[in-house]
This record gives sequence, structure tokens and C-alpha cells, in this order.
Amino acid sequence: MPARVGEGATKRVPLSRERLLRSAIAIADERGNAALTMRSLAQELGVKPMSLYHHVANKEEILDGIIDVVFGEIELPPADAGWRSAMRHRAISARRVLASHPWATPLMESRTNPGPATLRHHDAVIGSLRAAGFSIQMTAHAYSLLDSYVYGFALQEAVLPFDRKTAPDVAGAIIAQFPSDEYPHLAELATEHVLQPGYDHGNEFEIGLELILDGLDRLLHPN
Amino acid sequence: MPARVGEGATKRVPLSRERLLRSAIAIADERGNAALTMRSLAQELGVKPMSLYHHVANKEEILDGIIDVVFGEIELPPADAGWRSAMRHRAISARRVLASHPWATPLMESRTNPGPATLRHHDAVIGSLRAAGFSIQMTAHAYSLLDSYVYGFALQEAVLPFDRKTAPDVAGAIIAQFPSDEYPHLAELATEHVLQPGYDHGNEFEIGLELILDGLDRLLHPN
DNA sequence: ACCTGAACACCGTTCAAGT
DNA sequence: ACCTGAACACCGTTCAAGT
Repeated sequence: MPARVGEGATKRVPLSRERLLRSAIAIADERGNAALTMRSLAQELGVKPMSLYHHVANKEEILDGIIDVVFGEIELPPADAGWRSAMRHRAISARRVLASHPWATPLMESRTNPGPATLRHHDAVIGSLRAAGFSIQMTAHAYSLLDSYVYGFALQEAVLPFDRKTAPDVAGAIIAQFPSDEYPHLAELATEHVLQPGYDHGNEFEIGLELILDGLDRLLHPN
Repeated sequence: MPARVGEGATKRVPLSRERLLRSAIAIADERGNAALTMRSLAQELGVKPMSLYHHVANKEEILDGIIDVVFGEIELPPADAGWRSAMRHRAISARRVLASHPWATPLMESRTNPGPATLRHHDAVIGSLRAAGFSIQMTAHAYSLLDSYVYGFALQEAVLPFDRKTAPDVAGAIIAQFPSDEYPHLAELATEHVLQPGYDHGNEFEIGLELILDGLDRLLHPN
């Protein structure tokens, strides 16, 4: 009876924290935040709910874990670029990642337990600003502003029915709800801008981003 | 047997949608989002859970309702001011309201059913910008940028343990977690800025806000 | 070491009944 | 018209047991 373990074994691939987190993200991506339960996760993994507790202490740890995985997907600011293009690159990557996991942004609320990928990410962004000559105080201003914008935009993208392919339908239904005489400005903006054929809410992101980067540049080089 | 109703009646004040929403907000404010359940709400109101369903269709309607109440607390942009001070006033009010209901911002995720106070709020902000000479397109840019910033800042405030009275303790504990050799820039920012005596994260809000207003002003009056 | 059956104290919600 | 008891199909988690 050879004691070898995991060598040519035909048994099921064993559970692991990584496999668990990957499945959890898959469920949240496909069926939303509410569908991610210990029971649904266990079923997805072909296991009983109680087995999960051998790899994580509780559901909180799973939520902390998948948020850290998401942060790990965001590209770090490239070191060989100027601060401005480095910040632009990183902000655009963050927005893309958060848009692909709409459940993640609102979940950041209760997560006060940042994981290693999250800390590494923050450290790299701060380091990039410091290397570019931002004072500690200016770095704090810049990071607070940039991250608020990125998270806030992501949060709105998760809510608004605008940028979907189905935009006209959904938005049209919403418009029907508020009579234009009661909310005239909202109706005007909707019909003459949001509902126009070429409209893509995602374009707003880079416009606001450049405005913020302009402002930071001016803060760094006052003239 | 007089048929008068509610005249000098000593019986319990009857349930109503308003009373229900007010209690729901009180629970969320005091004990957090997770503590707000149909059962806890019923208990707070001195009633059985099933009675709630006489005033709302389901829990979703309660969540939609309390979000709309929160929006109603945000001051509208004053009509007698210039766009810049009107936007500043409204943004500061929004941040204050969202900070006093930390459960609200992340909840806006799933709420795709804006109530009347929410619509009135949006309509007033858009109207204020339009009246100041912003084109429809510029109004869309400005509103997207301002709201992303306000919501994102509120979301971060709900997470970060910074601006609390207990900041030094909590932040100190977090610092202890990441050794300064692994996340040197994070450690530097924490020890030399965030953990300094006079630090107040809330101050960051108005700094970023002015930068954004500067940018919008420049967009409106290019020179 | 890893998995699990049964159970506990919770959820939101329905349905048929009470006044 | 308004409230409710009992029940259903869910939650996350514990505990004592299986291999």
C-alpha cells in the first residue's frame, strides 16, 4: 500500500481555498451577489456545505477573499511611465475590472480586512505618485480623489441601465415612468442625450478622468 | 356606537408606510444593514412580521423606499446661487447625508427603481447646470463626474476606519498587520500622514471637490 | 486529515384564518 | 380593513460522528 498522495490519483481534485474562491467569483459573476451562498457554492463544487468550513472560517472570509482576488486583477501602475499615464492606465484597468464584477464595488462596504493583493495594489499606486514628486499630503489628496472617482463610477455603472446593449428598452421604460412635465430636465437629458443612438455611458469615464488628471497636474506644477 | 374613526382613539397608532420606512432607517442607522430584517422591523414596530405586507409588497420595496427617503434628505442646489456654489452646496449636503447613513451608498447597487425624491433631486441638479449655460452634453459630463465623486467618497468613508474618533487605534492595528518592509509606501503614508494628530479624512472631500469644480469651470469657459 | 448528517436559530414570504 | 399563526423553502453555522 503505497503512501504516495495525489500521484496519479483518480479521485476528485481536492478542495482548496483557491478553487473555492474561484467558484465563488464564478457564481457572483453569473448569478449575482445574492446567489452566492455557502450552499450554492458547495453544490457548484460538488461537495456538502459543511466541507467548506475546512478551508475558510466563515462566509466573511470568502467575501474578503474574492474582493482581494478582484483587486489582484487590476493592473498596477506601470513603473516606466510618467505619473499621469501610469495613473490613467491603472484607473482604466480598475474600472474595467470592476465593471466585469458588478457585485464587487458595493461589497467593498463591509470589507475592512484588506488582503495582500489589495495592500500591494495600494502600495504600488502610492509609490508611483511619490516617485513622481508628489508630497505625502499631495499623494493623499490625489489617491483619495482618483479612487473615489473610480469606485463611484463603478458603483453607478452597476446601477444604471444605461450602458447595456439593451439600453434603449430599459431606459425607455424608465422614461415612461416620469412624465416630462414633472421632471423636465431629466426628460430632456434622457431623450436628447442618453437615448441617442451613439450614446455610450462608458465614454464619460475617460472624460472625467482627464479632467481630474489635469487638476492634479496643475496642483503639482502651479504656474 | 359612533362610527368616528381615529377620533380620540386610545388604540395604537396604526401602521403606515411612512412609519414603517422611518423605523427601517432607524434600525439600519443603529445596527447596520444586515440587522434590518422583516422580523426585526416588525418587532421594532410592536407588530407581527406578516402585518408589514399590508403596507409594502416585499422587502425590496422597503429598500427602495428608504433609499428615496435618504435622497430626500439631501438639499437641492439653491436656485439663487451661481452653478459653482450651487453644486458645491449640494455635493457637501449629499456627502453629509450619506455619511450619516453608511448603509445607504452600497445599497444603491441593486436599486434600479428610483423614487420621486430621487427623481426630483436629479431633475433639480440637471436643471441647475442647464440654467447656468451647460450644454446637454456638458451637463451629462458634469453630473457623471460629480456624482461619481460623491458616491465614491461616501463608499470609501463607509469602509475606511480613518475618520472615526477611534482612528488611531483601528488604523494602528491595521498598520501592525502590514510590515513596513513589504508595503513601504503604504506604511509611510499611514504613519506620516493618516496617523498624525490633526488628520481628518473628511477634509479630503472639499479639496477634491474644488479641483473638480475648477475643471468644470475651465470646461465651461475655455480660454 | 478531510468530509458529512442532523440539527439549530435564523431568513423572506404565502396562505388560510381570525377580528 | 387590518392583523396574525402556522408553515414552507431557504440561510449560516455547530457538533458529533463517520472514513
